[in-house]
Amino acid sequence: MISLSLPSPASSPSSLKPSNHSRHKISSVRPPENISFESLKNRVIRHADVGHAEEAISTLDLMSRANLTPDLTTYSVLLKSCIRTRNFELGRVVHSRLTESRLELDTVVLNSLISLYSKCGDWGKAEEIFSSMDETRDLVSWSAMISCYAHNGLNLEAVLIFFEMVEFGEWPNEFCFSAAIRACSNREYARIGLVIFGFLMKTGYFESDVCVGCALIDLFVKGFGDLELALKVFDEMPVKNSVSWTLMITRFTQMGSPRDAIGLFLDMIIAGYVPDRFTFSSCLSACSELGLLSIGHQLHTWVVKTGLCLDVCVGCSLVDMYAKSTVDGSMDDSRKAFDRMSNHNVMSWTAIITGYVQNGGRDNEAIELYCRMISEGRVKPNHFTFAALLKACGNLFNPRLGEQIYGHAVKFGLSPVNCVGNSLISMYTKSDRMEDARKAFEFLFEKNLVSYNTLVDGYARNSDSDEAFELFNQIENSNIGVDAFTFASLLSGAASIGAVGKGEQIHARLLKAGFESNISICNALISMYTRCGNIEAGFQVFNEMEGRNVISWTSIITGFAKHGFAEKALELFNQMLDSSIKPNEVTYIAVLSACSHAGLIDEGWRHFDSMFKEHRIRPRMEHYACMVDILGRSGFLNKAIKFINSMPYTADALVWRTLLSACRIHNNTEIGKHAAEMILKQDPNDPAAHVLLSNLYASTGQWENAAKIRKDMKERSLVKEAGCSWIEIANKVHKFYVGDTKHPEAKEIYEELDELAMKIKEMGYVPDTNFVLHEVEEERKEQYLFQHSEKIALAYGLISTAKPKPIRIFKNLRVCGDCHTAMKYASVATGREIVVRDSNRFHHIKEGMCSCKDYW
DNA sequence: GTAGGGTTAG
Repeated sequence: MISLSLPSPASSPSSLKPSNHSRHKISSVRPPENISFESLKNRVIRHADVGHAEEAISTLDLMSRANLTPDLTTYSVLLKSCIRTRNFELGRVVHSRLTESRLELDTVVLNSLISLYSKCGDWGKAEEIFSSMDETRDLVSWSAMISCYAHNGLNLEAVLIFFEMVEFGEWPNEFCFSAAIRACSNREYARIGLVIFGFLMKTGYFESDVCVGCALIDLFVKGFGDLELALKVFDEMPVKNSVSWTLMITRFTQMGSPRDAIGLFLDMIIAGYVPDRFTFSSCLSACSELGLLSIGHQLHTWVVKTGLCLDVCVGCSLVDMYAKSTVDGSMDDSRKAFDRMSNHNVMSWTAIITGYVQNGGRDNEAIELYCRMISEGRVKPNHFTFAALLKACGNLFNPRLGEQIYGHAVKFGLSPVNCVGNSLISMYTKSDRMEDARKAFEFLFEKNLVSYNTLVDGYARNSDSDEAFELFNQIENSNIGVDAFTFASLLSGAASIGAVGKGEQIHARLLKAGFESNISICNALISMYTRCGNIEAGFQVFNEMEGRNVISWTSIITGFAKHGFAEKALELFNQMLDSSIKPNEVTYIAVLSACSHAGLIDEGWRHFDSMFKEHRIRPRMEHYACMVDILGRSGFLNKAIKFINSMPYTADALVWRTLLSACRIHNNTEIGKHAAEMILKQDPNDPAAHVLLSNLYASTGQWENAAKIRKDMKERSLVKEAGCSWIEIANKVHKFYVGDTKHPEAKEIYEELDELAMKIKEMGYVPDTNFVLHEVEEERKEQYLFQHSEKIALAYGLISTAKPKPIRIFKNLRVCGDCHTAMKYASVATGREIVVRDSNRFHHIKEGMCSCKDYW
């Protein structure tokens, strides 16, 4: 973890601050007598053209000192150059010099000024100049102003001034049309866009002007989401150029048709148009989207040949493509592409930072790069940068670092930007800091659907379904609207606490809202039903789906694996391969855990070997842990140790914890002790290791050692996650802790429990006091056993539900061995089916048998 | 003097 000393953005080099050109020293050197007005004027222009702002201004001042007063043309040319080179700071200086010069500004200069302020985002200033013009404004002034509004997101203003102009008696030209249509290229104003489209068709501009065609393409894509119509416009455009081709390619990629985008690119090349930096950039994004690194490589070679790889825009796409690729080592290729770029802007920095964050577990490197970016001080971060950084802090479970970074966002004035605030909320929810998340939510400048969804997801993730639903009701009653994300979050919330009733309610509501064919939602439904214990319903959703992706398959395979139907899980895995769906890392975790739950050692090895050989998926720590589990559960503890020592990386706590659990099942204190020591070496405060080790000693009767560990835990003030079980009755979740008497029906519950104890003892049940983890007398031990939370939940289930409904119990930790035995007897004694979901898997207990075959 | 194409939080 990084102990952060973030460079302070305030102490960064002055280039981050707006520099004040009026402070620049005026050269005290007098110009030689013989230098002419023309040569100085040309020098100003030359400096401006190559972006030497300070020199241009110095020369301008030199002219004044030599009594060669610059004329309006000098200013005008300089201004245009500033706009062309996007040197807005210099443009502002030129404007102030113009004002000081008391020259009378003509329409051309004023139009340039409107354009200058439009482009640097100062639309108020542009508006001011436009208003001051009155009779002198011409068609260019109007179109500059329309486009200024459109460019700055003031769509309504753009539309209004367009019609105002028409009313004023001006006939719009192609510039006005394309700007006005651009202002309508969104869901809100799309219909007005159609009106303008109708007007446009009375002119000849659609046929003659490429820009107008491009604006129309975007009207249909962004305004109506209709790629087909956009393509029709494109096809009917009599004049095309590289920009219009590139626009179409880009929109296809963005609208989720990267394959068509690549096809269009080939058409473009065949038609003889020359691709430029934007074209390559877009095609590289399409490859990234498709996961087609082979074409990406070819494009990479091409841009290297043309020299375009040095361009920031192309470089960004290369960085992004390699970062998003799942091919081994491609993140390093991404970094190489970044390092090779000749200069960087916010986008390239953000692309590489985002790459490290999204490409699994390199969040620290993302933070380090940000530090470098800030200390170099040439480029200012933007809201995208902060969104990525806050996500990194969330992944690192380091909200304190996130707060420091958020402090930077505040200093850069980016804290009111929606996605920065939303990222902050998300970061807090990942570290279970729901109160801080709520505060950040309330503090938001503007709450949008993402803000709500993030918080809903946070509550759901933290098993607070009441808050999640409360918020959901708020969303439903507002005009924010719900989307697939909202439903998916709620479903995963219901899944995590096993609230199938709530899950069914959401299912009904999403059907009503028309989300039933959304693939992500269906995947969430599969996962909700299977995690809530209803594997049949999950399988039904899976079977009824139209298009299934790798997540759908993985969800159902995981479902069957967790329910102990290993054969079915593996059968589905084979079906998945047959339907040419490529498995991913998660799929293999499901497959290997299926083998583990069913004790299929050979099959496990076979899949473990084939994941890299056949699918180029390098086993992660989790996969090694699955193999350790397979070996350990089957009692091959020495083989498991050997396997751990042969791993290509140092085993982490997860692997050792897996081995430790196996040692507990097979009562092997020697290896267990070693495993626990290895865990504590890496994480001395790991409460789970302490507990497991103490349990191990307790279960083999080494009470002294067990007590020592407990004492050590107390001294370190480690808190073990309290064991608890819950059950959903009539859409309400009832939660029980050990010996819990807080429930309003506690009396009835304990009476039922006593009766059940008697019944099953008569049937031959013998309490297994090895599972009592305190050193007390035998008789007390039995009492303790009957206060376990899962037994209390079972008793409550028995008195509040009737046959033939199965009783579904959920437990946050693994189910206790004695409870497991007791439940098998209870299933016979009561004739009820009992389903228990523990932290690891499902147990379907029926007629005295459990689906786990007592192997878990 | 006015117009078009690339990163996006859950």
